[in-house]
Amino acid sequence: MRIVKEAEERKSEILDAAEELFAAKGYERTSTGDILERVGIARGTLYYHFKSKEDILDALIERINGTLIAGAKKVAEDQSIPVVERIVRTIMSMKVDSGEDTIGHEVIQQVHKPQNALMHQKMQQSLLDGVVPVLAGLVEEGNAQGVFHTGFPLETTEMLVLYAVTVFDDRFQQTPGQMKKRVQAFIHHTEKLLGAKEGSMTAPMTRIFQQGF
Amino acid sequence: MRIVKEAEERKSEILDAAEELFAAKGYERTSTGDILERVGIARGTLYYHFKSKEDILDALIERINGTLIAGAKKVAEDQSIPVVERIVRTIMSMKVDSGEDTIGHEVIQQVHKPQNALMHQKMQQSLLDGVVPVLAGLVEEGNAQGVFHTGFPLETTEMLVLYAVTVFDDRFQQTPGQMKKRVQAFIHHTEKLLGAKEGSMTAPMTRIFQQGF
DNA sequence: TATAACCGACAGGCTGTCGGTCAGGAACAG
DNA sequence: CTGTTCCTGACCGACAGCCTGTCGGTTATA
Repeated sequence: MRIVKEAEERKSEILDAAEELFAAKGYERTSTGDILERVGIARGTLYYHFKSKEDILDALIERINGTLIAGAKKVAEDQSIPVVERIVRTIMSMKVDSGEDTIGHEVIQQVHKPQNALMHQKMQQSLLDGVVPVLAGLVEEGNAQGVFHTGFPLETTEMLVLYAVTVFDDRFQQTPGQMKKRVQAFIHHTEKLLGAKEGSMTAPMTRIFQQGF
Repeated sequence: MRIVKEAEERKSEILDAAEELFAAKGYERTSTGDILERVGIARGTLYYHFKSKEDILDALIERINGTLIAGAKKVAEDQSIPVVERIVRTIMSMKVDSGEDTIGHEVIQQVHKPQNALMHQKMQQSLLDGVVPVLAGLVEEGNAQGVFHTGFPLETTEMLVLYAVTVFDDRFQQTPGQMKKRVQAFIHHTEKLLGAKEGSMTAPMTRIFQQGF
């Protein structure tokens, strides 16, 4: 039997199914057939709404990251909170790895696995594009307040975020010892690059890492 | 007609073909059929020597990066040259992007293109694993000589190399203005993180970037 | 003559296309 | 207000065409 729905609703259903499947099996191992079956639609319908499998991935990433970044922005702009604390909260708001009912939780878990290179790459790029400007804005505020002293707020943030998302990543397998040293080094480097007082970032950043990066 | 060769020779032929094809069309768009045709062998032969398409990719990356890293190591260990200069030369020795007849030249060009997520990921990881320890060794030498002052040679190097290979990458499209600012920031950050004298890295690093990263 | 290297047909899976179908609202007549 | 017609956005599923990896059988050569 044939069920007709509004385009946006169907699209959303398809994305829901894709999200679950990509989360469970990864992007490459999920076939469009799997998605069809789960949504309960025919091949043609899928390709009526999306032009390719990769198009589904793009839409899904946008849906997930859009929500994520929007939340981060909201946290970041609450000027009643001190800058450093706001940076911590902004980053925490995106800590999808640990929270349970966070948006896209399973997908981002899956992203770390060896397969899914494409998914990983796209999510990382999109996240970087979204997050770096927000955090860089906070760094500039810190500059203005005299908490930080960096001539390159954007580039500094870029460097720190890139390092963090790459190295503190499940794929980067490392012993707890290496991990601890990297965290230590990272905090030290953050202070150096931001021009923050030595030791001033230890406590806040430790909070971030405790929740598991 | 049937031509029999030694396993190593055939393997090498297959890798040659794969290298050319991956360079021209990328990994994902190259089919095993393309490789068969170019080498002039049958399907079964290919799978006699390699267990999967991805296995070919892995072998190819190892062949390319192995040569690259070996060369870099050689440059790095020539103790008659000052440390900073040796760092420059080591990096230059791997500047595959600009040289013409360098090993794996086209492949690495191709790697930057939007497709080929898997290839990009694997090459980057393998390069990082190979290069970082070598450069970190040089940083330690610099530390010992009092040119640098960093408590985390490995982690610092890791951060700098990771940033460089990611941001100064064709895929990261940016205007010449942004690029220039990023280079400027990068040099400044390098000095800060390595604990080098301010301005001391400008000239050497400019040489590196001039040859086009 | 043993076996390493080779062959090619074939199974099974996948993505994307395309001509055709159908539901349900708009428009219009009665 | 009700019945009818028509239009079109949403939907269907068979199918073409590609792909990877397997396997039983074949041949060169040491």
